[in-house]
Amino acid sequence: MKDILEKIEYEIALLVRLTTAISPKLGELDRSGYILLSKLEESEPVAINAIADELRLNVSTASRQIAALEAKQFIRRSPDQRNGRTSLIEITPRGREVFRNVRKARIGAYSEILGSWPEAELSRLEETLEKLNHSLADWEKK
Amino acid sequence: MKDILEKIEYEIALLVRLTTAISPKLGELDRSGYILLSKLEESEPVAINAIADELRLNVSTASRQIAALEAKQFIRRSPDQRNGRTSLIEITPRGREVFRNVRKARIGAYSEILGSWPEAELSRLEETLEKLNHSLADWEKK
DNA sequence: CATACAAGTTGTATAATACAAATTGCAGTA
DNA sequence: TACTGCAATTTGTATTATACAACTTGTATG
Repeated sequence: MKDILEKIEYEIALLVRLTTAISPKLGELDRSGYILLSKLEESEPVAINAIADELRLNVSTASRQIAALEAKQFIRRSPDQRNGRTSLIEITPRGREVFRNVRKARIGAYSEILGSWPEAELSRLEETLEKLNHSLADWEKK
Repeated sequence: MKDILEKIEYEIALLVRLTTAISPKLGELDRSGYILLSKLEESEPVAINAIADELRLNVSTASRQIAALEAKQFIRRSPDQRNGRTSLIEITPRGREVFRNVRKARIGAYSEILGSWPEAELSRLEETLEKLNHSLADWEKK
């Protein structure tokens, strides 16, 4: 059991390294912007606060990343009526377009990487990763 | 099928983010040094070259990381008889000790994170991650 | 309304990384 | 054997991702 965890721990560290090695090829978006947009793409306008929380980012980091995306006009802010300190962040059509293009490219890469996997294995991978992320997210909230 | 890949792609991006958020807690070793030592811990003395290759690091990056580990005396170099340009990198006893302590802490974290998983699921996770890493490593060699 | 708390921004620092140029050694060929 | 090109590494420089601490401004409550 200890051995399994040891192996998992190692494989995760390695996975992070290997995926980092391939992800620079993101084109107009950098890695941090990409994950942010992928959250924003599916959500209602939200406060920076909430974004930082979901991605376990320090608020200052989230603030800068959002500012960078705003400068490129991939997101925009609108004032939050209920709270003068907050603005609500929302992806722009341009942001959505760029995001989708990058995603398409990334999916293309993964379809090569995983090309030889039978579909059942892919499903397993998907489920397992999702579950792992949930466990990670829960833990960090502690 | 496209949908599965899309999901996988997203989950991997998220996984990278979430694990990055927890990994600063590495103590005496930083993230990059940790993965390097984990390779060296199990290998014969190797050239920087080979390390960079295995981890898909730019050689210059590997060179710096090795230099940092050397400064802390976690690795040492010995000349390669067959090649004057190369030295062979090897983990030191001190390096091994520090590595194992950090690893123990990390395994501890993962045992909390994955505490609720039945053992069968853990095995699945391990296998799946290993396979994914192999596919990634193969692809990048292209 | 005064004080404490919340949300966000900005100053500063660090880690991880890549690319390009420079150095030094090796190996094959004219 | 001297020359030329390739291999292995290091160092200069730049960029991205990130955190922590200090500051500003708004909100809410005793």
